[in-house]
Amino acid sequence: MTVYEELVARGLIAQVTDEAQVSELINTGKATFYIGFDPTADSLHVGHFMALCLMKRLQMAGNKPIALIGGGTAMIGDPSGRTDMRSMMTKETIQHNCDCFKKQMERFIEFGEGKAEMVNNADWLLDLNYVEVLREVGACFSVNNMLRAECYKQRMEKGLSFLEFNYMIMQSYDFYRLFQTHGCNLQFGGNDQWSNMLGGTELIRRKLGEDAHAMTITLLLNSEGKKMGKTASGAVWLDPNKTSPYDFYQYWRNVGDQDVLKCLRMLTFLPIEQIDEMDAWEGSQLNTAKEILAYELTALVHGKEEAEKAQQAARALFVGGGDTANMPTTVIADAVGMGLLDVLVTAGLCPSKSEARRLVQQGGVAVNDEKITDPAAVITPDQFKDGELIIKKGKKVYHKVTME
RNA sequence: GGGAGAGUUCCCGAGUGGCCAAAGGGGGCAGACUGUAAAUCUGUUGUCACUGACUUCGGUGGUUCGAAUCCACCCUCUCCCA
Repeated sequence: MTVYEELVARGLIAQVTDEAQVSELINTGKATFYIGFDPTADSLHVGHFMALCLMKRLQMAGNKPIALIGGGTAMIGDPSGRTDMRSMMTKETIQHNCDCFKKQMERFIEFGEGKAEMVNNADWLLDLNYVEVLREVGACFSVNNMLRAECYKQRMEKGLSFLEFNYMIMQSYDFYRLFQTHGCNLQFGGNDQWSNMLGGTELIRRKLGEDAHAMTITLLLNSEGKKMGKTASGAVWLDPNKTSPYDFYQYWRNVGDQDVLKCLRMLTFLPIEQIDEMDAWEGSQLNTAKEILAYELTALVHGKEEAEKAQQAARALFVGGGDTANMPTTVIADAVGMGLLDVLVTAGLCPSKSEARRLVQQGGVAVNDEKITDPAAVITPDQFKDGELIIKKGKKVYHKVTME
C-alpha cells in the first residue's frame, strides 16, 4: 500500500487539487509541504495533533515538512469557520504562543538539517510594504472570486472587516513565498482552509506560471457533526498542565461508539489491518477499542509511561482494585474540619460553592464511596484512610485529597 | 457623510417602570437507566454568610421611592442611501 493510499484508507484526506500528481509527489518522497499553525493559544490541541501526525507520516515516507507558525497572520485573524470577529491579540501574546508551539512540536517532528523546518511568517509578513503588496499580489486576486468563497459568504451576513478579508491574501502569500525560498510544492491544512489554500496555488500559477498543490485533512468530527477535541470547558490540550494525561486519556476513553473506529484510523499509528479487524466488534466489546484508542493517543502525546499510569488509574477506579496512585490529586494541608463544599472548590471539582452545594444536594458527591447529601458536611479525621480521601463527583470524576 | 435599527445571563433569544436573578430553547452539571457509549426521562443551571443578602441586561452619567426597561452622551455592530 502506498503512503497516499494509506492516507485515503484512514479517511484523512478531504480534498486535493490534483490526485494523480499529489499522490505521485508524496509516494516518491518528493514533496516539500507546509502546514500553518495559528498561534491563538499557548498550547496545541487535538486538532493540531492530527496535522502533526500527518506530517510525521509524510516525513517517514521521505517528504520534507515545514511547520509554519502564523506569527504574522495571527495579527489579522482567520475568518474561516467563524461567525464573529476574532479578538485582536497583542504582539507579546502571539510571540509567547509561538514559543510554546515550537516546544511542543519538537516532540513530534524531527527538526534539523535536511529534516523538518520551522518558519514563522512574521519574519516576512511584518515588513511588507502596503503599496508594493497591493501591486504585486493584490492585482492577482479577484474580489468577485473571493466573495464567492464559502468562508466569506457566511460572514457576509454578519459583517466582515477588511482586516479579516485580507487573511486569504496573507496565507496565499505565505505559500508563494515558501514555494520560492524553500521549494515548497504542497500545502496541507484543515478542510476549512481550502479556499485560502487555493488562493496560494492560484497566486503561484499567476506569478510564476508553475504548479503547486494543496490538500486538506478531514476535520475530525464526531457523529453529531461537531468538532472533536472540544469539551464544555474548552479544547483538549496537549500541554499536560492544561489537560492532564489522565483527563486526556478519559476524553478518548469516553468517545461515542460510532466514533471509535474513525478516531483509531485517523489518529493512531496502529496498522490499518489491525484496525479493520476491530470493525467487527460490537456492543460492550467496543470498550476494548476505546481503551486501545485512549492508550495509544496518550502514549503518543505524553509518552508510554504516562499512558500506562492513566490506564492503571482508570481501571482501578472503574473496574475496582483500589489503586489510587495515579489519580488526580489535590493537597489540602488542613482538610480535617473543612466544609465539604470548600474542599470541592479547592480541589477544582466545582467552580463555586453554590454549584458545589447544588451538586451535593442532588446526590452527585460521594466521599470514599459513601454518598453525602448534606451541604453542611465537614471532613472528619476518620475519612482519611492512609492519609488520603477519595471524592467521587458524578459517575466518572474521581479526585484524591491528601493532607501532605 | 445622511437615515434606520441592534447590543440581555455560557450561547441563541423573550422582556419597554415595580410581580425580574430575568420566559423559552440549546449547551453544561447531577439523578434514573446503561457498557466509563448513545438515546430517553427527571432535577438543576449568577454569587455568597443560601428561608436572607449582594452583584448582573454594551459603557458612563441622569430622571425616579424604584431602571434591563425612561433621558443624555459614548462605544461596538447591522441594514438602507452616498
